[in-house]
Amino acid sequence: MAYPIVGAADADLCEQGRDLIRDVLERIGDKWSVVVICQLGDTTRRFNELRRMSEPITQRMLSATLRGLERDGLVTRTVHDTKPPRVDYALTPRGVSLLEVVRALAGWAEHNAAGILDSRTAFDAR
Amino acid sequence: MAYPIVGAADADLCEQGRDLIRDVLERIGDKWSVVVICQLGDTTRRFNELRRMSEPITQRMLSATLRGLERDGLVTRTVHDTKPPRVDYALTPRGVSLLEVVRALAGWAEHNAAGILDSRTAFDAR
DNA sequence: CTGGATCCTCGTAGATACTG
DNA sequence: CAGTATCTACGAGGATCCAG
Repeated sequence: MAYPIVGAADADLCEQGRDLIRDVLERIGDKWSVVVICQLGDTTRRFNELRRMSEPITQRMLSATLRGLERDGLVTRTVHDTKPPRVDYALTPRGVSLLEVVRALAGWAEHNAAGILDSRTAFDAR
Repeated sequence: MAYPIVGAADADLCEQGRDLIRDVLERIGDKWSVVVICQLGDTTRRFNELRRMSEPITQRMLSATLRGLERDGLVTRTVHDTKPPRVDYALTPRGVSLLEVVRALAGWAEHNAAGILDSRTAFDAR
């Protein structure tokens, strides 16, 4: 099932959902969550794999980001008792659904990036 | 026209669009932009009107938020030379399109809020 | 390899007071 | 009414070292 995009009737969904929206934005609004979610979009990844793909993220922030995502049930963390140790991360179904919303965001960004940049330069020219 | 939500083919849209997504998130990821955009969703508003509706925002932050949104071509600022002075803010078409994306986000939040809270308490119970 | 612990810096937002 | 100016506090995030 898809999520309502326009929802003409629920103009007050924003009004009611202020805290809700803030929660989501605080979840994905930090510096690295979206990046990590995107990297996990298609497949399972290991820690240092994510680290390289998400450069220039620091170890500390990748660790913290993954822990936060795991806490919210957006990614799974699987420890393999091998030597050397190996930990796999992957998106949960909920994480996948968030990824779709993020893709909608990316689509909007793509459509409007040029226009926004134009507006900025025009605005700054004063 | 709607924006692609799923986009099975463009799995790398996230990969390419990292900076793009970050731009959007920096735009709406701050504490007040989404709130203001929602309040402007249906109609034109004046400064102190927005101020009251967006409590507990401070004058400074409302001013800064509106300036940022205006800079990106998301809201218009109309000064009326009356006495006392009066300034009207309203969404541009681009701002309306962003509002729709924000509503999609709100929808996701609504659908998943309970599950996320459950995950958190379960995670914290360890 | 996969992290945890510590220290430190730098930006952002709040409080407050003032202006056209 | 519609802002600006200044000062301060707080917290996210980077650097670095250490551990299982």
